[in-house]
Amino acid sequence: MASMTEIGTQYDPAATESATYREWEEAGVFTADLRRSRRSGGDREPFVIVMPPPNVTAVLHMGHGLNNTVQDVIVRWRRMRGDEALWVPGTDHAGIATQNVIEKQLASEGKTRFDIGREAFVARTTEFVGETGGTILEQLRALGASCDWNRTAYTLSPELSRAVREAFVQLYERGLVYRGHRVIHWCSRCLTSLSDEEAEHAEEPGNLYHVRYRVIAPAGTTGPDWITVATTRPETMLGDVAIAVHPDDERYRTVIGGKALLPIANVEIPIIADAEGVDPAFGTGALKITPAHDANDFEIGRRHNLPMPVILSPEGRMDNGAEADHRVPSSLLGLDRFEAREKVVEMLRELGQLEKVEPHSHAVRHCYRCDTVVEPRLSDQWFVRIKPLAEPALAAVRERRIRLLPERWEAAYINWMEGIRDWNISRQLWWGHRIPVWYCDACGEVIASREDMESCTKCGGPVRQDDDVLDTWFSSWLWPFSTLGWPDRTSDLASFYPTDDLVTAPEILFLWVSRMIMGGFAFMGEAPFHTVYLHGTVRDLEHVKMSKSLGNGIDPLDVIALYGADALRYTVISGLGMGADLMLDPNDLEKSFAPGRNFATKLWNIGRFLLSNVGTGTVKSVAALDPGTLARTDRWILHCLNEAISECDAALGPARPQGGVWKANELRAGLRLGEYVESARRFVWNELADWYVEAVKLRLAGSGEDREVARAVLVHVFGAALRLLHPVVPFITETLWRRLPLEADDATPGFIATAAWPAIDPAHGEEREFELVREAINAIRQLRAEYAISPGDQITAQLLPDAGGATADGSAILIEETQLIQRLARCEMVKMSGESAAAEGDGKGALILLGNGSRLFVPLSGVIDIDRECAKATTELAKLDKQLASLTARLANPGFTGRAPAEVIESERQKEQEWTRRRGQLAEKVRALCGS
RNA sequence: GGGCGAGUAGCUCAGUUGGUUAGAGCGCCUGCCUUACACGCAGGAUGUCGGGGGUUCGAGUCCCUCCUCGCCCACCA
Repeated sequence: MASMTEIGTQYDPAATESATYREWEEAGVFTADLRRSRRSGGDREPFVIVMPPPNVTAVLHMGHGLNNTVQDVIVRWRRMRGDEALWVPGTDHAGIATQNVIEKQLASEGKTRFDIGREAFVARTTEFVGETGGTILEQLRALGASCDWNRTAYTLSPELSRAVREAFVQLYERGLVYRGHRVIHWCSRCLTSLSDEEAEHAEEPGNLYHVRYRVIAPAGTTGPDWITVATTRPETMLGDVAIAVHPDDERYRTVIGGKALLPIANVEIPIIADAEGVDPAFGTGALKITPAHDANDFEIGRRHNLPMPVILSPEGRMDNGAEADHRVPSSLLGLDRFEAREKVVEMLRELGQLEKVEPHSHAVRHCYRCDTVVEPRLSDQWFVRIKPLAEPALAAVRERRIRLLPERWEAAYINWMEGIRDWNISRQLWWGHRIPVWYCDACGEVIASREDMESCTKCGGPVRQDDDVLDTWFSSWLWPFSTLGWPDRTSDLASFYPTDDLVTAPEILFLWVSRMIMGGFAFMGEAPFHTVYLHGTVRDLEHVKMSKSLGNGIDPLDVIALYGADALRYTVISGLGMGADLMLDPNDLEKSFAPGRNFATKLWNIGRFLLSNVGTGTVKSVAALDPGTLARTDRWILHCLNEAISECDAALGPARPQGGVWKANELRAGLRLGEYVESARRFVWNELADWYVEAVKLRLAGSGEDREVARAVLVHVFGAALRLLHPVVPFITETLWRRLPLEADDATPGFIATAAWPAIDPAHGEEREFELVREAINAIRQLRAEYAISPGDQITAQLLPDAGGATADGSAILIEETQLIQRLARCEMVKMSGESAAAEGDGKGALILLGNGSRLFVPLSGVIDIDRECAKATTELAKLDKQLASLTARLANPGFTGRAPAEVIESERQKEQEWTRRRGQLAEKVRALCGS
């Protein structure tokens, strides 16, 4: 126990945070004990979050800061609520991203990955990851993340690699994974295929080129000599194998069945009719068919059994690939596709076959890792047959076993799930889980295997493993259970699966979250979590997403060094609307993070006050105090605490659905972290510090029983406040907690991180009388400021006797609170007895109506502008009159009373009563001020 | 092209089922170094609640429409 003299005048986060974190870690505060989980016979509900694994090469940025702060707040809250809380940390090997990092290194050495070969490349990457990987996990500690580091996972670890193989082979055995030959998205920079979700759309200006093809009419028919097609990618025409028109299109009826001459390549191609793939209203109504380089054309090509020449190399250069023969002339061979586009257009123009070029804005897909324009390309890939997996995932959201917050994402999820297409999971990369399939060249056997294969199981011949690796998301979709030991039926898996909340950004809803839900059902038969919380994106003041490459980023470690982790966390959480983006100013850290630091300082100073005035001696427990000894301010702050707890609980919401299905009234409740923090902040600052601490000063300076009561209440209330705030500002609350004097019957200090969440004490009900005092003081402060009464001048305020007041004996308040009021407002309140009536005295002063109907009179002869007060009150009264009149009219209208539901009418009547009462008060005020 | 969200004080945002004088933080103005706190205290100013129309006694809130931004989805070449 530190003595009060040891607490510095200034809170220094840099000096305490890392030490505090070490203590937590060493004490095992974050380590979940599976034996305590109810699922394995323990007495606690498990509460589990798996961290969205950052890329193993990542360094902490504000996006991580936001994501992990949100998770930590939730986990710390549940830990204090008595759950067996587990937050599983880890990293993702991040196939393409990490491979790109190493390839860049190689490029700076003038090499490519092919120069050093696969084995050396993988070895080098492994080494790099081993040395620098996981930096981010270390950085998360600075943020205060209360992860169970004993369970740190890595998608490419031996354990998780086993899970990946198991998943692949299981799906293979169930007929849900297959080898497909079709057009996929190809990144010519990364040299790999991509899934639909990895090829991102971007609207871009481009051109629509109208190209004329000479028609070779069927024998004995007449018709147009030319047929014009429109294309945005003219270079692909070299891969054309047909021209398709709609069968009902009158313009082209006669040429169907004929042929056209493909310019440049000089190949004859058929003119075919296809109702499904051709929209007669677009362009010219004639569509060039390039099956190897367009997904739609591929389908048409397949329907019509057309050849599929490949005319682009993997690098995106013009090339005579499979089936291409000599279509690409030597003048174009090897040209980049965009150069080739220019060149082809030029050639067509020279041939006189470029009819026109018109600007055309269209969506172009880009590689999500390197932003290169992706090319549709015919190739052999592994696919997951996804529809059967999507069904339970769709049902789970529809049936409210899984909720998405904010709600609007549910529609997007359902929409995506309904239109889902097979998932391309093979990547032509080297960094990742190699596909566990072996081929026997001798007998053609294909074997998917959990174990490495040496020879063919059928013919005993040599086998070779598939060269490709799996999509990085094929390992991360297993994350909620692979991190818990699956496929082994471990105790961790039994105790902690399914998990609870999944916290991430909407960008990876389809790439990751949706697939995890499918994976959960596919391999565990159960949803992986019941809540998906999608927070916003961190942006700068121009609403541009923060990123290192744009130079508008904020380094969380800088913020932590300057303001402390608590300040960072407070800032991130306090402004956080559900699903809203977080705007921060990278050029003005002070503006963004000072409020968090200031709040920490406020807490610190309350602590300093408490320690120097309460002392470190044990205090009585509030529960053990005789209720009769509590002062009005004590009762008031204890009630405020109840309110604060209730508001925090309501904002944080239910932790889990009862019975596995979200009830309608709880479906959208909770996880409003911004509201939770605001409630706690208001309590500490505006109620505890601004009023209670002020009120308690003189009592603490005194002696005797009342001092003991004040000590007990202050310690109790501040301790509860620290606990309420701990999830957001864990470091400073822990630091203050351990210095707090103990309450008598709570002799087990321990960490605040594992202290019990405050509970409402119904013994402390509403305290209206102190509210009255606050109102009176506020009114006097306003007068003082408004009339520029100097602090030295005393104001005499008089509470008028008032039969209608809710306080039976108004004078009692004044006697008790006089000193407080003197401190706060520097005025004197004089008890008025019934016989005196100052308002009717010289009549010069302010009459203030208090909430309970009492009246406060402040004589201010010669100072107060009675006319102005009178005008204000009169206006107010007129407005209320008008409103009251319309309400009364409404209640008298049979058209309303006859139709409206009974409870509506009842509430309107109550409103009328309330307003009538208020009108009476106002009228009295007007009489007093205006003198009529 | 389809869908969704947002537009409230200079900035970032709250505003529950329509109803007293539309709120908070930061910023701004005024006065205070009141022995927990100037990273503070007290007080204050600032809003045609995106535009227009409608329902209603009454609309920031409900309906229609338009405008502006943002996001998601999409095989019109």
